[in-house]
This record gives sequence, structure tokens and C-alpha cells, in this order.
Amino acid sequence: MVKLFSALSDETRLRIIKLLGAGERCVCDITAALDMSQPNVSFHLSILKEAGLISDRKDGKWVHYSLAEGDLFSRFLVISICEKYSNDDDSSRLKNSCKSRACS
Amino acid sequence: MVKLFSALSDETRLRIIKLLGAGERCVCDITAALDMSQPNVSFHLSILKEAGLISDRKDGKWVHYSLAEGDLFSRFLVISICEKYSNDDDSSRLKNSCKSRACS
DNA sequence: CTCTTATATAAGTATATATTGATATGATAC
DNA sequence: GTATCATATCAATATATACTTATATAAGAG
Repeated sequence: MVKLFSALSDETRLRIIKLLGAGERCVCDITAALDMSQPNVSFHLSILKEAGLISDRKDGKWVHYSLAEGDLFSRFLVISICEKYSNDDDSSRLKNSCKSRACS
Repeated sequence: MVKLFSALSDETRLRIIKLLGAGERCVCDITAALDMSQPNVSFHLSILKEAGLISDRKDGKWVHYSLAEGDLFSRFLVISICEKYSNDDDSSRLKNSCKSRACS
């Protein structure tokens, strides 16, 4: 339970959950949307994955992350975050990234 | 939202919420139940209070803390914690403390 | 095979957080 | 008044966390 709340107690990770709420994304798109260094994004993704909140799928060079099917409580938290949290800058950066890449 | 999850991402603070789930408690009883230093307990109480999860009431020498009336989301979290989390050692220490004091 | 792209990991650093011990405040008892 | 008890705050320290730079791995493209 501490691990779950710890995973959610960081703005970057809430932004990632919000992004994934709109559907599966590869690391490069998440990195572009967050406008952060790739190792840092990988670091936050690993924490969310470790907490059981997201899952990954390998596809060639790319790794696609999406919201995980967790227990009722975790899913309620994720849904609440997607509903309450918003970051327009992230989504506009994401759109530009998706247009210029082959990963999706 | 980050502040809320941060407040919940610590075992000591989950223990405090669980204790307060059974009713209002003064700092000395919480300190006894947690078996921790009093300044440390005050520190954690201040974080929970700042996050809007608990509220306090002065009564002479004593300060009594209890779960706050928050928004729906906060209350859901607190209820879930009280339901999922348990620490038998805390409650037995609490009982002994309450027997030997005048604060409640 | 070499080059590039996507991602993860490791080492180092900076900042944040938890904890303790000492002290201050404020209320009650004597 | 002084002494005592309950709580909060401060200073110092230890540990955890976020972030960066550099590097490793692994998959395609040429």
C-alpha cells in the first residue's frame, strides 16, 4: 500500500498515468510529451510498473506502456487521476511526437 | 493531488490513519501506540493535517486528532486504508496507554 | 558488419524526507 | 510563584528520491 501511494506521489508519474489513460504509448512518445530526459522517463515508468499500475509490451525496437489491469482499488485510483488531472502541454507535445514517428 | 498521495505514502502515516479510524486520539496516545518519538509523531501529524486528511481539537494540555471531513475522494482513500491496513501491535499499545492516562 | 534508433541501467549529484535530541510554548497542579 | 506534563518547533543528520550524464543492450536499416 505504501508502494502504491509512493508511486502516485510524484507529478511526473501522474502525468504519465494521465497520458496512458488515453491509450497505449511508447517510451519515445512519453518522453516527448513530458519533455524530459529518456532515462528519467524510464526511471518513472519502472516505478509505476513495480507498483502494478502500468504494464509494458515489447514490439521490435519499441516498448509500449499502458495502464495495467489491477485490483479494484488501483483501478479506482487510476481512473480518478485520469479524471481529475490534466496537462494540455503534455497532450500537444504528444500529438507532435506521434505525427513524426513510426512507433504507433 | 501529489500532496495527498505523498501524505499517504508513508507507513507511519497509514498507521496513524488506521488508529484514528477507531476514533479521536490525543498525541500522547498516538505516540504510545506507534512507539515512536513525540516530535516525530507531531511531524507526521502535521503532514496529514496539511493534506486535509485529519483535523485537531485543543482541550487543555491535550490536542486530539481525528479523521477530517474531506472531499469524496479523500474519504474513500481513508476508508480504504482503515479497511485494508492493520497493525495489532499499535492497537495493543494504544489500549495500555489509554488505561494509564487521563487524556481520553 | 556498421550505423542509427529505442530503451534500460549505472554512477554521481542534488534535493527532499524521516528521524532524533534539544528546546520552546502553553496548560495544569502544587 | 515553581514544577510538571503535553505538544510543537528547531537544528542536525541520515536516508531516500529525482535527475543528469554516460554507457550498455538490442533491434532494424543500409
